[in-house]
Amino acid sequence: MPELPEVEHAARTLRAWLGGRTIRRARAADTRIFRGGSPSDFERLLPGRRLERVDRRGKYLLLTFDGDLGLLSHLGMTGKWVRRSPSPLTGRRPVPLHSHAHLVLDDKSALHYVDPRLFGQLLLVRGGAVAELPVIRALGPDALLDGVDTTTLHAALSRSARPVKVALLDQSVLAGVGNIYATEALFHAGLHPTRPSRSLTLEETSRLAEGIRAVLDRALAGMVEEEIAYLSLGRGAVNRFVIYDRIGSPCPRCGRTLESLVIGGRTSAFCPGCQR
DNA sequence: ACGGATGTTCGCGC
DNA sequence: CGCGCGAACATCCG
Repeated sequence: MPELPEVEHAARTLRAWLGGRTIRRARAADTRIFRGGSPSDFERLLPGRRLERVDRRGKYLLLTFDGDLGLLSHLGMTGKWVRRSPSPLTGRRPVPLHSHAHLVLDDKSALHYVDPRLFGQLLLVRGGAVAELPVIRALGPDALLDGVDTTTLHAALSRSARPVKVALLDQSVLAGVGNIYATEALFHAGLHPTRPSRSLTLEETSRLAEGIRAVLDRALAGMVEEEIAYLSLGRGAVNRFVIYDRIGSPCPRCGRTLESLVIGGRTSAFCPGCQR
């Protein structure tokens, strides 16, 4: 479920793994992940390159290498980047299940793009900034980099009568929010997910903006904490969600049973007492 | 045992 | 043009 916080975390991890490294080898299977490009370009153009920067825009990862080469990476629903280092005993690097492409670096590590459902995307961009691609230009303000501005959000929401939940998932309105954090933010703001987006007052939009900031910040902090807990204690993930994934349980605020609705084809949890 | 739900984006049809 | 729906695919759950 990679939404903004998970993709931001992936960007930071890739920076640490790739920073200052040179790519020795690149391999890719012919899958639909390369839609709009080809796996042979991936294998041919990446070796010898050094990473210049990793950026994130909404849910997209933008990698820039020397020599004017870029790589756009979208994780879809189930994509992730994982690192494999050679075993000190055998010198072999285990290949993770569902790895569809990988880069071997000059420190002998391999970075695998793993994606069981193949909903993600990898696209090489030659001779131009990845950030100038139409899919990136079409994104609205990034919820973390640009912040969530009440006036801007109110203007974007006022352009349509769609349910506010659907509008929040529209990446041209605000980039980075997905089903989980939209659900959480609406609960935080006390707004019913079916409310026509243009019916929100400035005051309600302000609460929503605050809700989005709060749930994204909390998720990001939670991931850092979890990583520390995992590394030092070997502890796994915990459920960080207040509403999402708790349908049928009592609302943590008012105690009423949390309900769900399908809005825009997506399951949406909400509290019938707290969200109006 | 199998139908239904799952995160995201895109394209089609109304 | 805006909106809604289904497709892309694998896995998990009841």
